[in-house]
Amino acid sequence: MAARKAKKGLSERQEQILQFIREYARKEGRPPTVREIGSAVGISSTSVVDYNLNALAKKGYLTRNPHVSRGIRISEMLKQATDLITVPVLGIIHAGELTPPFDPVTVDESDDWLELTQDIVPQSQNLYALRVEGDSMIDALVNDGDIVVMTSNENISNGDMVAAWIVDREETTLKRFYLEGERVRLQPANPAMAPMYFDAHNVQPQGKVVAIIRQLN
Amino acid sequence: MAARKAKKGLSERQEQILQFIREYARKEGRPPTVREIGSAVGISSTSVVDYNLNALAKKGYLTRNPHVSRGIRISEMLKQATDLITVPVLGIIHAGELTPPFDPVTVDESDDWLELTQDIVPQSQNLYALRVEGDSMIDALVNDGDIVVMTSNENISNGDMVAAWIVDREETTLKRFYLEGERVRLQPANPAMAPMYFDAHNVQPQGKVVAIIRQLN
DNA sequence: TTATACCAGGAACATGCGTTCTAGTCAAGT
DNA sequence: ACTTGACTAGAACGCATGTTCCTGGTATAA
Repeated sequence: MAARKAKKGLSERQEQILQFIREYARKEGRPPTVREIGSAVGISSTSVVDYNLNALAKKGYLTRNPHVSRGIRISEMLKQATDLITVPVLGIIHAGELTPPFDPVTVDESDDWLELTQDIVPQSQNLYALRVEGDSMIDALVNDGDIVVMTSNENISNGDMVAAWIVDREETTLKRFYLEGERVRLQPANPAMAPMYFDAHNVQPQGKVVAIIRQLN
Repeated sequence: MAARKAKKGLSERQEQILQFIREYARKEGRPPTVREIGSAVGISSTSVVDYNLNALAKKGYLTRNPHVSRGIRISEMLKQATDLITVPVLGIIHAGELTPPFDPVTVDESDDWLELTQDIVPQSQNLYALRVEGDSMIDALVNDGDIVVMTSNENISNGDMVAAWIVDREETTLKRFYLEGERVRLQPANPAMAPMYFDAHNVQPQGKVVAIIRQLN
């Protein structure tokens, strides 16, 4: 067993304890008890575990919640707890169809959910996702099978990437949106492609795109 | 207070309990106790909470771990527990340069990390990410600023999207990879574009692309 | 009515579990 | 040699916590 490189002032035992808490919490969905830690790392006495937990707490590796069972919390996980964002996948986005509406009331019933982190989407409210079907959005650098994450009620400003319904063409398109007086300029993401111009009330923005995710395989 | 619409066979109370457990677990990093649940939803008796918890367990909304403090686990969270994946961002990917090497030893020192979920990347080992710089990968439907998540040591098979170094051109490209006898076919993601053929030892796959993430704004 | 689920409350029990107390070992510093 | 600090051990204390028992209410069906 290769000795684990000791991190900043952690004894072998403390290293083990920390590692065990991490694994246990991940696997069981709850922190371990003092005694569970003890038997896992081979300490018969709860006071020794207690001692080491306090040491770890003082060094900032975890937080203890006094007089609370399983009141241990690993510092790294503090962030993670607020990090996860669950987004409903409301349907597909397709050139020939309107995007499904975002309705906060019915969203709960969605049976398709996606978990994202704040590293991917900045906010967490009023998000929903759509799966791209077909090759029709390649000029937006969006492929068949991609997932677009959208936000609904945000007011759209110039330069935002939006999903827009072009009324007279009866099609949905993903473009950057610029309102220029009476007309709207829709700019493809691909810089090699020319912008398109429409009458302002011919363009109905359906939502603002905040992220696009493509999974290979 | 609008009465919450009861889901499949859940009483008002059970709905409340479920909701409370969810919130508590997310905020505190551990499941609540029976008594904490009781006082949160206004039940003075632990047996009533116990009764409802068992009812919820029977309906599959949660799992109980007998004789274990805070031994409640919401079914939806079973997945979440193993869900978070932290990926190092090792540098940029640029047509004119080799991609940074993936070295498991030095990766720990990376100061740029990305947290993803298993909904985005299937596995969790040997992953790293690169930021795309420049417009040179538009034929792979990859834009300036995108993030590509790659896996290193996986053996590459035909049809995989890879980052490949073309030796005589001295450039990196993202394409689907097909080894066809002595030559390699590199197929752009954009179906409108023609494949390219190279001598097999003129193509050095640097890694397999598992996901592409684009953040707008 | 009776029977049967389902739901609720109060109290008590046994164990779980964090904490504390006492005591010991070992290495480094003076 | 003496002290000091870091670490370990065993045992005991007392509240926390899951569980169980007993009781009673309400609705539905026979």
